[in-house]
Amino acid sequence: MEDQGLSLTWYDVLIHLSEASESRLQHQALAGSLLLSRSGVTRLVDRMAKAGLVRREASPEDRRVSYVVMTPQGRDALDRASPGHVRGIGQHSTRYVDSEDASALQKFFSRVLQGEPKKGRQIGD
Amino acid sequence: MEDQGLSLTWYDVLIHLSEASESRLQHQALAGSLLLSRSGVTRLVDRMAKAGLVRREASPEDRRVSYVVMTPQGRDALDRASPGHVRGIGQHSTRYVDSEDASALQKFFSRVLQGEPKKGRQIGD
DNA sequence: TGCCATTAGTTGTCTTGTCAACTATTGTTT
DNA sequence: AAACAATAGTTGACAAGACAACTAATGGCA
Repeated sequence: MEDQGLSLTWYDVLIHLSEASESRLQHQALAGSLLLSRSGVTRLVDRMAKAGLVRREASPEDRRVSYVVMTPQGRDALDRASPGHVRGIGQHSTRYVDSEDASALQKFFSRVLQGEPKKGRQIGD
Repeated sequence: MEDQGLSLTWYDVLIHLSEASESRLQHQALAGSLLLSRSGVTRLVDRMAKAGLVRREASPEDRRVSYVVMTPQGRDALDRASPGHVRGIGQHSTRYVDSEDASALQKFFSRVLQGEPKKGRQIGD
């Protein structure tokens, strides 16, 4: 589960950073993506910065915000962890899913994530 | 979410106790149902006992085991919380689910819970 | 019978997260 | 411009759980 000493949360942070433009994100954005509170992100970034995977960078425009930037070591860690991670997903998660399940789940979760309720009568009504 | 000061976890404990014969369960059984570690259960029961919702009871047959028993106050708390809880589920969870989703999810999760992998080729293969 | 492995529960220590209160900065209104 | 509200992030105090090491009791077996 935790290849190369990278917890799932840390992996998630690095993935989000790698997908962000210039490999950097505001705390706020991270909090949103990771479903964490602002203080949770502060502490998470503290730990990852201490481990050297990430670095804080002040914003020149707004001196309240500080960006989280992936360091080269962070990039390395992500690259090293990815194969094992993907393999893990293949071995464990998909053991219980077939394509039919997958599309049903995908349909369901994307609706939940988008906060887009169904119209009309629902189960609980 | 937390009616009558009853967290979801506490509610869950009370539900399991109410479904158990004689309203009592071993720590071990609770740990299994709640997906908690043994120490987690110890502490959870500590807190609930302190709140008066639950009580420990030594087993006469095996002096290692201690049962967790629902107190009358625990029963009251459960009765008071249930309507709001069920209403909450109706209002929130089902807002995103229709019957088709529900059966797909049910099918999927029951397979996962039973640890019954699919036969043959899977997505990750 | 005596020893050893197993099992139930507890405890110390640590991790990770929350909330509320705080500081610093920025935006808005009059 | 001055005052007030809103926003970004940090911090203190706390909650809840995990893991490993521990105690006590039980069961199996030579």
